Amino acid sequence: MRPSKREELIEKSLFVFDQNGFHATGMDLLSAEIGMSKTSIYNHFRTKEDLIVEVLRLQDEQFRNWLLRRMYDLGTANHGGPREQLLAMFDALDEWFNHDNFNGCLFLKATGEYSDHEHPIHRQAIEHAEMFEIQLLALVKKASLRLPELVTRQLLILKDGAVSAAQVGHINSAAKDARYAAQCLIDTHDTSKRKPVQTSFAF
Amino acid sequence: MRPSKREELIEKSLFVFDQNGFHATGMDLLSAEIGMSKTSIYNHFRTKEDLIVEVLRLQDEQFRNWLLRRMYDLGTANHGGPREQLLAMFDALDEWFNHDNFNGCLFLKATGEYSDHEHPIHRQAIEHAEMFEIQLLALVKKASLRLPELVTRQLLILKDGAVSAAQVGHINSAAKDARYAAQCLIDTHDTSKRKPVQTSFAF
DNA sequence: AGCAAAATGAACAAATCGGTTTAATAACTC
DNA sequence: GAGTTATTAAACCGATTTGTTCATTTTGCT
Repeated sequence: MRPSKREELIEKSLFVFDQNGFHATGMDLLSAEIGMSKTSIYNHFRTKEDLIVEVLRLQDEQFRNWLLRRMYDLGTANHGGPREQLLAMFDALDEWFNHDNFNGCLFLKATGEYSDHEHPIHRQAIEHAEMFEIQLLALVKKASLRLPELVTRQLLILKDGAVSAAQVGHINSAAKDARYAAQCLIDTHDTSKRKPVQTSFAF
Repeated sequence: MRPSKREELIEKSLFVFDQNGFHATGMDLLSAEIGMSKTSIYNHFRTKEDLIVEVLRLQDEQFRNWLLRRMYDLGTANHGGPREQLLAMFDALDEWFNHDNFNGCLFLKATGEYSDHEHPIHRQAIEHAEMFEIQLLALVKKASLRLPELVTRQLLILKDGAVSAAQVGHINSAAKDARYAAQCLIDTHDTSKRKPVQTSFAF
């Protein structure tokens, strides 16, 4: 059929939900905001929750595509390798944080508003986190770091923490602060360098 | 007057809002959940938002008190100093994460649901973050670390990131992962140790 | 016991919620 | 250009939203 209208609906809904929150955004407001009749919306989606799930699916795809692409572009600029790409994640985040429409992580907000772990919206958010972890782990392994799973989870913590800090704390050195921390972690686990800080752990 | 009833109302509301979210919790449900008539609730608070602000104020006080106290108790157990107290933050977080009622950070959820930066609820969440940063900075300074402001912000990022990871990612090594990362950061900024960061290739 | 304050349940109001219906219009296909 | 399909605005539905009113009961104080 014609995917453009439906895709446009999801895309615009993504923006409104991101700015206003899920429960706080009524379907009448949404309809007015995205310039599409409520009848049409409900012609494309059975329920509001179905729409939200699709919104999260789109955001999952868009966000991972954007971030990984940006990591690659920024990281390989000066003949950088996997290590530079990992660090470039925080440069990309910095761009995001300083964007006008930055309003925190949509997935985190989704789990906050739909706290039931079995709720489709909640599960969609978890799925996003899992898929990004897989992709990040692949890059960490390319960087030849010790304990790649641990480092991956730590980098994810730094990323999520930076997002939270940027959302709640007006001041924004969050991305840079996280970058320094990541540098420290990566150096510590670099196999081409000496210095394992302390006794290893089994993971 | 008699503070116990009002305090009890705030305390129970805190639990319900934490589990259900703010917009998703109607006043009728709240009334039923905390076992107090709606009339009485509105006798104590003019609006729902006023109640939420007070809930966040209580959570601010309770959370900071609990975390700092727990950091002190756990950190000074084996004759530990400020450094051990800082690391103990993540042990305390681990306890929190594994608690039955853990449902993420209430302040983050508040900023997510009330995204207007000037909204009293949003401001209350920001205020909490600022106050905890001040207290953590004091402890970091006692630990005699280089660049104490930076390290403080980085520890906060690790904390918030661990909370996010524990909320969205079911699996919970978040607190431990963040602890190792913090250890790495603290060691790197320890004035009593040599700096192992850059090209220290000494075998 | 007696009095005043506090708490209650239930009904009520006005607005909004998610979602449906309908009749008319716009747009694409053959 | 005819016919199908998609889209529209607006009215409508019952349930729920925040918040109020009021008459009754419970409570705390002396």
